[in-house]
Amino acid sequence: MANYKIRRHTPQRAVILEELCGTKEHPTAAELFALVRRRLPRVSLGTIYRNLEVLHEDGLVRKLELAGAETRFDGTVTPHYHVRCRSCGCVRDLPAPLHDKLVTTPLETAGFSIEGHRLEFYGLCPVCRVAKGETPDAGVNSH
Amino acid sequence: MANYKIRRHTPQRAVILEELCGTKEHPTAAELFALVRRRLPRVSLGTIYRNLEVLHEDGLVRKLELAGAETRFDGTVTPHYHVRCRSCGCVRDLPAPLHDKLVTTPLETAGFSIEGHRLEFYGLCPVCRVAKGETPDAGVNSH
DNA sequence: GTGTTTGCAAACGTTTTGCACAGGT
DNA sequence: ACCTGTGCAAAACGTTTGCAAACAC
Repeated sequence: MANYKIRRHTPQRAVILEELCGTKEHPTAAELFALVRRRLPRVSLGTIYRNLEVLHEDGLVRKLELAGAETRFDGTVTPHYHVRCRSCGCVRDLPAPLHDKLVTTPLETAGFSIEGHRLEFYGLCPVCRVAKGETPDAGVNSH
Repeated sequence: MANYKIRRHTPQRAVILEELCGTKEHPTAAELFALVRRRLPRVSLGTIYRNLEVLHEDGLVRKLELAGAETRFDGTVTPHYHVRCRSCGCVRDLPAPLHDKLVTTPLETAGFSIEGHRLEFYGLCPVCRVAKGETPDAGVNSH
């Protein structure tokens, strides 16, 4: 609402979005920097950050501010949750259906108006499970 | 399991824990530093960080790594969720009951073993609601 | 031509670390 | 006496910003 901003078309911005949409890895700004640099060797890290911010403002990119880690970025903006591996730090999409508002809105709000929530899961990714000798079974609450 | 560590009793550690348990404000390390300094003027910020880490390891302190903000600390270790104000950044406890495992464990886990989740709410705190002219009504999803 | 965007480098805020010394046990 | 914990300062880390030049429109 009431926020039209002129955006110029720059190769930097285009390549950043292309690279982000071309991976499922939820890269950090630094990882994206490395990817983009292969195609635009003179790009700077500041440009990556500035464009990610712009793309996020325009709703083309999702920002994943996960607990206790660098911000990661997601080219898929449709709502879904994430799992993070506590061992290697990788982040994956969860294909499971979202929990609806009834479930994720607290009954008591301490006087706040609740606008939304962030839900994030953590555990061990398939690779780290094997590395730690866990049986790759059903995968839910195996401890 | 197999992790006994000798902890010495120091006034710094004691005061840090006392101050943290004596407030409901979920202070940052810097805020705690200011509080502790009033009683121990020569304490250093590094000591605050080191002790918060130790206290967290020992299960006496909870670390709140909220999305896109500095880490805050909570002297209450019993499980509960938090709300953060998107305007002033303050953090409050939610007295509402926790959602149980059924609700917060995804059906599909992408091969991960899920060990837990983090759920955090955001919105406007009572003070900021008034400042923005919101009617202080029931308080749920008022937009 | 105008105003956005870039590359570069410096600054920033939070957290961690190296080190010699103090102090708990 | 041992070795953890402290204060101090510097470094590390991810991110933001100031600036002049480059470029899109």
